[in-house]
Amino acid sequence: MIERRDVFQAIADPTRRMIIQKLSRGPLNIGQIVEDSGITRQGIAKHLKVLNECGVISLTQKGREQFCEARLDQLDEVVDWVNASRRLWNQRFEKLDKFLADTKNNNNETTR
Amino acid sequence: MIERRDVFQAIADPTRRMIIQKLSRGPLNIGQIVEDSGITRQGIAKHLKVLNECGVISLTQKGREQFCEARLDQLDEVVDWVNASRRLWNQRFEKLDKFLADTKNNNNETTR
DNA sequence: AATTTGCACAACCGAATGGTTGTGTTTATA
DNA sequence: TATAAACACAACCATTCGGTTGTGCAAATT
Repeated sequence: MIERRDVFQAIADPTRRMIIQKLSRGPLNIGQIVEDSGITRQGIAKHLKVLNECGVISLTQKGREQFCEARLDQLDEVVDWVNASRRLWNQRFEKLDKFLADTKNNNNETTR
Repeated sequence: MIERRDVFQAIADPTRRMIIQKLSRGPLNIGQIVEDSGITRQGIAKHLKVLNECGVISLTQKGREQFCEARLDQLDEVVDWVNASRRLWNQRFEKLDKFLADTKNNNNETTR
């Protein structure tokens, strides 16, 4: 239960995914994100805090307002994890194929 | 808040990611998953329920035991979403590049 | 100077989460 | 047959989550 708040958690919430989608089209200030979101400014601010804490967005003060910018390269962690899992997954089938091939032409220990 | 329990949520929890990792090496029964997990059988069963409900794993009865198998193609949804977001994100820079290029050699409206 | 706007901070709330314990039932195994 | 293992189902618990309301302050706007 220790040290929550990772990228996986960040994109788990649909509202946060919506925010990321909006920001992937370009930087916005909070007001623009709140627009049509159906959520309070404070609610959005909370989500931005989460996203900021795990590096998916960056917040920069600009006069009175605060600009939010996406840092989508942080999502690599997610893609990497999925790909790593799938690599293992596919190896299973390759092994199975190899096994089937080996049993087919019985005693064939060459690499093929 | 309606209809939770999607793939994003499924992989948000570290314990569930651990389960997926284990299963990506091959099907296991619950007992094997519980091993060294530090979590109760019932706890694991709950996680498996979640994973099953969003199609990341499949549960099949085999005699008294229950075998769990990963269905990692379901994770496409996650990768697709990330890629789609990043595509938009990159378009921003392409547009910026184009803008800079266009302003450089002033009135050049050809597609390049 | 008065008002509005944007934000930070905190309290609060209901619902969901992650996990446990407990009870009962079926299915193997000694 | 007695016992143990695997499961289902439910109750329970503390914590977290997503979101709102409220208060106060600093910065623009009028």
